[in-house]
Amino acid sequence: MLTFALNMTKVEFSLDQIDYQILRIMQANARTNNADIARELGMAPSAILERVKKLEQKNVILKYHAKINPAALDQKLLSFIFIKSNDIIGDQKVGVALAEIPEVLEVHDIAGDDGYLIKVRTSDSTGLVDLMRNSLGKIEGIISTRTTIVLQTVKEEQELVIPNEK
Amino acid sequence: MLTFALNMTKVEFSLDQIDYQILRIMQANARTNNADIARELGMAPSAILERVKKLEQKNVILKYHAKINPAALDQKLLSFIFIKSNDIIGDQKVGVALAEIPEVLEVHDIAGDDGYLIKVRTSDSTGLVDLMRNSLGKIEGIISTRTTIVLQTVKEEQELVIPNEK
DNA sequence: AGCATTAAAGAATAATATTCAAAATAATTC
DNA sequence: GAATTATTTTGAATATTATTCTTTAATGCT
Repeated sequence: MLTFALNMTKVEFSLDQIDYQILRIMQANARTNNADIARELGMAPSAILERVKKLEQKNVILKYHAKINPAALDQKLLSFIFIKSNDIIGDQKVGVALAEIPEVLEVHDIAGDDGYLIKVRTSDSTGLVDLMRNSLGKIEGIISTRTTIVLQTVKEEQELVIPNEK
Repeated sequence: MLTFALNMTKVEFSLDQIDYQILRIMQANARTNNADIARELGMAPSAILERVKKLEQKNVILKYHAKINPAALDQKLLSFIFIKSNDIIGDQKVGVALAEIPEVLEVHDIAGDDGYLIKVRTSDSTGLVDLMRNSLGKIEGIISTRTTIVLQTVKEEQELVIPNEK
């Protein structure tokens, strides 16, 4: 039994091999239906349903997401920006403000630099400049920024490595 | 009508407001069923099904993914690593090799530095060191690395900004 | 071993997915 | 701008799946 803290909420769980298999299937295709999972695992659909519900309740499965082609929505420019802030340790004013910007997909508090690394998607470089001027520019406590433009993405997934049958 | 290139494959599409609404719903919860979407949009389920299929075929929807709590799989350490390589322009040997490592979730070819920015999840710092030694260490063409450890993640999503009703 | 708890199976019902022909819309052509 | 063609949507019928609930099996605990 493992115990850990997530966003102020205590969460408990213990996962077995069947759970791992379910997670593996769902991670690969979140629209796989219960009946198919049940068939694949040789179990009753009702049993799978139970387990999936539990995985959701236990915050093991956090959400189901449709990955959309950024180009289809004209968001072709991906950038990473290092942001140096004057946030005090423990505080996260700048981080929270950054997280509120829709184009900012990720905000990570990083070690060493009193700063954040953020991931941003905009239509193009103009959109990026606008964002930096209009959104970042309005946040109090940002000392400096360093922008890294992505030329091409070779891989972009969130599939976690799921432990193998031991 | 927009045309763009994706992974060597030409893709064409034109999205209307209904498509945007479907994408909005699916992005928020990829398990929303056709019937519900149909009800929400006041259309027949069969019509929604048609559109979703088309969005998949047109590579607008790339995949359906279950987001799993990294802590539940004991992958609590997130890091970003800058990798300087001797890849020639256009070539991507190092990038492709990096992409083959399961713990490497993202590989971005970045401007300016002849290098890549990768995103890595491991259980802990030991796992990270192992990965650098065993996986990165075996890749030909890596000149140097600079690792950034994430202390805390404030936001981590992939929800794209979907254009509003005009 | 016996009691308690949890998970799985199985059957029955409700709901959804999917298919397809017909009607409606939109787009194109002359 | 009327006619034609192509594309979408609807609506109904059928196949599949989701969901609930009871029974049975498995597991854990003292």
